[in-house]
Amino acid sequence: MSGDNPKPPHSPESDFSKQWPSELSQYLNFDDDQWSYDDLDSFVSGHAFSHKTEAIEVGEVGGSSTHHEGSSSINDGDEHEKNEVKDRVAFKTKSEIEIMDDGFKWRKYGKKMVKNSPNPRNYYRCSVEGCSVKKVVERDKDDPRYVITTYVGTHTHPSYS
DNA sequence: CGCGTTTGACCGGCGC
DNA sequence: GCGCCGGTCAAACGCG
Repeated sequence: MSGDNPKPPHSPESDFSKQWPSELSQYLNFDDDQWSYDDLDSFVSGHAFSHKTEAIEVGEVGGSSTHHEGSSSINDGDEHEKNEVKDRVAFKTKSEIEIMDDGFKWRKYGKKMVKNSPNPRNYYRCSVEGCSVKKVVERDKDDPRYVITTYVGTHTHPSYS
């Protein structure tokens, strides 16, 4: 099949990404019919449930001013650029389950309950050595039937069947 | 037997 | 200075 193209949601390019501010509410709602279900098909392959993924959000690149804007007082001549290069991509998926196989193996490394949400937040990490990609999954507090999956980082290991 | 999963505790940062 | 929040790691257990 076409060459196993797991095609993770984290595209190498963040075209629209650099345009978005660094807020955690930039979930774009695409239409259910305009999304490429081809890729999703691989996801669903093996899972019998109706889930629609239509939301993309990207954070900043190597920026630490994402916490709260406001005082980004840049002291003259004192610019510390941290090149962590962490791509942040958030997907809002309509599904009852939050764990879907996107073609990679994930190992849960923590569960936390955020105060702003009655639902717990799940932290996942790539099981592949050398791959420091992280994934955060949380249920929407406004729409429990929706799940927000945030991918942080980029995979460095070859495609895994 | 291996590892994936689970819960708790711990730490750091920042706010007040 | 202390409190709060979020995030990560560690140990243990269960399951495959």
